[in-house]
Amino acid sequence: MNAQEKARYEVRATIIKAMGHPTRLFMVEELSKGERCVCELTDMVGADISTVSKHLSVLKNAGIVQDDKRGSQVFYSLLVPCVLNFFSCVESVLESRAKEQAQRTK
Amino acid sequence: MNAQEKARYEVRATIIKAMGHPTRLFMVEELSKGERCVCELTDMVGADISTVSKHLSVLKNAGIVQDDKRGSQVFYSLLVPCVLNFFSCVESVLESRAKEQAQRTK
DNA sequence: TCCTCTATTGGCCAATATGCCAAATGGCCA
DNA sequence: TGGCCATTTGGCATATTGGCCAATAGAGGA
Repeated sequence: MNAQEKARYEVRATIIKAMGHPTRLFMVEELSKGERCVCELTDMVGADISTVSKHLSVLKNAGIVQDDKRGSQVFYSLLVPCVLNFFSCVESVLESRAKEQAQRTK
Repeated sequence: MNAQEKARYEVRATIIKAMGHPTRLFMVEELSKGERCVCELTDMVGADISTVSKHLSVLKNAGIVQDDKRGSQVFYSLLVPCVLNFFSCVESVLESRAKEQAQRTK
């Protein structure tokens, strides 16, 4: 891997890494149902609002969500819905693991 | 999010996180072409073999790849090919970003 | 058996990531 | 303007990751 290739993989890894956190995963799933303001997500997540805000900025910097300031509230929405495909693939991985487990128990 | 839900998202995040590193992303792409031994991947990546081995164990623990010891070598192969879909989605995100950039430059 | 080759594991340090609190920012209304 | 509300940003402590070297383990040949 030369420097150029490495940079290529780094950019891509950053986007995937943005999805690789439980809270952010939850928020993306929630945003798939429609836009939500920071306060709504904060209530659902149950963490400090500053923590939620930072998670959202990670997703925003990755280019996965966008924000829309309306009045004193900020609404976030999903920009690239294909990230939802991650969920089904993750389920496949879990199924595959379960089968492996079953095999070993036999 | 209660404790059970949180655990659910944590398991899933771990799988995605395993994909969220440039070296591991590269290796998964390489493994999509067929099995590779640790030494081959080490040559391609250009890092210490212990580093590569640890990255592979992250992917293995996530359930994304499997290993097969044959003689003195260990061959890794992709267990759940749907992770390759991540790549196309990442490209979508990058395209979406590029459009956004173009908009702003207008 | 001894040596070599491949790979994994342990140890250590530097760099990142997380999460909270506190402070700052921006909007809105009295 | 003053104050409140929603959000972001800064700062800090702690936890996790990533990478190298050294040590260890296992296979196979001399």
